[in-house]
Amino acid sequence: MIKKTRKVRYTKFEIEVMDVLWEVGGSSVREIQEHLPESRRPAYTTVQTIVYRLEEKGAVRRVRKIGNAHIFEPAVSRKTVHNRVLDELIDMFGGSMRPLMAHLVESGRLTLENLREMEDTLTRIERGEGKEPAGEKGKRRPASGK
Amino acid sequence: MIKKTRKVRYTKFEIEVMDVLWEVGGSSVREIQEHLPESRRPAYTTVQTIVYRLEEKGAVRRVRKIGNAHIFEPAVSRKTVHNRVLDELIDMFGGSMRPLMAHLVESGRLTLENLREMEDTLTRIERGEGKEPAGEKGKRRPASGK
DNA sequence: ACTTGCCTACTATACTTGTAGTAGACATGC
DNA sequence: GCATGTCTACTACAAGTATAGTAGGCAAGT
Repeated sequence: MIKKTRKVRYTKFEIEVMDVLWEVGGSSVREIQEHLPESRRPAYTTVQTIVYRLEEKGAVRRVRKIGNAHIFEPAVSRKTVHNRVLDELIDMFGGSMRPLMAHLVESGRLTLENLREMEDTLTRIERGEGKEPAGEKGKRRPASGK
Repeated sequence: MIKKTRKVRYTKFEIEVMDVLWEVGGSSVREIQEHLPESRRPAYTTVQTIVYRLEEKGAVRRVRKIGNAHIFEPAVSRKTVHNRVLDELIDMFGGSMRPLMAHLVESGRLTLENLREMEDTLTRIERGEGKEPAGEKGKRRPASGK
């Protein structure tokens, strides 16, 4: 089963809109607009246009209506979108992770702490403990696990 | 001295052209075109247009002429450009490195080896040894190191 | 001096993105 | 049932990007 992901690109603004949907869940255009930070809140119809375009790109879908307003829902996961934009970036860095990583380190964006922390996480995952059970932190899965 | 970096954006194609200039150094449009991989070699005038646009963006400059052909040279470093595109990406990931890093780890793009390697590099840099003297790999700086 | 061919500068077109206006449909309060 | 206001669907437009064509200049060979 090949995922027919015809190279859709996402812009910053589109992702901001998706962020609202990922956080809040199904929303009307009005709700989306109201969830955008005041500092960055375009006209209602501007948001509408972006939502429509996201729909064309297959990133959101209309799930139902409330009154005469459509309710939109994400049709792709945040992870999928992040993967897409990351792929674009990696391309710009020569096509592989290495130059990107090198740049991150050299530019001082990655500190030793960052690295150690990630290493921890990874080690834990590889040990089969899966990643932190998002949500209540500190919550350790009771060993009883089926 | 504030760097007047008025938010210039770079596209993949523009970076490909810059890559040629960073590698090869001053080149004419023709030379740039010929250095692009055959698989991705647009018409001469297409390359020319991109170079002109890069010039407007202040990323390249004409340094001299050979015959009636202009020779272009990078006016910004690869690092600067990489920083710019990375900033854009980080924005899309919510504005900080953390979500980006988390994604890299979770998506399996960053392996333990990658991390350890980077950690090594960083440790060395912090120890004041500067970064790997790029070039012959495997070449270990003789322990004599001052 | 002429021809030939490459190069420049400009123009063109189609698509994407950010931004928003408008006309008409439709629900809701009275 | 009518007025009011919201929402949709469509249209518009400027900037940016990918792509390339064209006219005329200039240099090099003959």
